[in-house]
Amino acid sequence: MNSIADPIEFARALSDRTRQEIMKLCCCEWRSVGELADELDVTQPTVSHHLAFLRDANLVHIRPEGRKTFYALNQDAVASCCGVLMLNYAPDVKEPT
Amino acid sequence: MNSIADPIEFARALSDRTRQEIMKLCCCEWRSVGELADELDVTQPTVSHHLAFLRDANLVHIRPEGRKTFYALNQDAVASCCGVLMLNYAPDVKEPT
DNA sequence: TAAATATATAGACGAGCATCTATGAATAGC
DNA sequence: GCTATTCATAGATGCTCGTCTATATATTTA
Repeated sequence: MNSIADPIEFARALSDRTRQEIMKLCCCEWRSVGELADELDVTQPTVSHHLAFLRDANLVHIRPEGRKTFYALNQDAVASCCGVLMLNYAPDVKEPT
Repeated sequence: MNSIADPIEFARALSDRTRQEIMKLCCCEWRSVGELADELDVTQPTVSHHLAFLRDANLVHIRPEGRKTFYALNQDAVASCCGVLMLNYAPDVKEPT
């Protein structure tokens, strides 16, 4: 169901501070675009731009509701991508980290 | 001993294809700069540039030996950073992934 | 239908970055 | 000591990207 985890696209999604802050804000609850913009000292179009990036990378869930659109982090995708990174770049490390 | 894992610097290090290829090549064995440049269709200065980036991010081990300098991936740092990402962005995911 | 609200999109601008060529610095071998 | 080899650094260039303002699109409400 999920697209195949691409380690480079995943890393690019995480390589910006604003995007990581967005991810943190919508990690465990649904957030509207306006809420995110309010808490993130950037404009609403900037937030929309980053959300589009995260959406293309399959890193957020989307739920339109009336005029608002709610986003929530796709934790499973994050876990999957981290798993790929571990397999690629930490194959000899024994759990736990 | 290790510097604190910064998720943004870690992601930026992984956000370039050439750097990920370098990481893969020196993941499990020591590689000289020249070896990496030969296998990576980029010039030697470009490889040195990326290795400097990875070194600043504490993602590679270094071993000068005569005229050559060997690099090996710091798998522990990768695992540590992935652990931070999992804690931040996949706190509700149950193992195994 | 008109107005207000919420989000997405388009275009512009400046900073950062990946790459190259040229060159400097360090080491090994003759 | 001189030459060849290996790597790092400096500077230039073109492209990508993060952010903004302005505007379009969609939805709710009066």
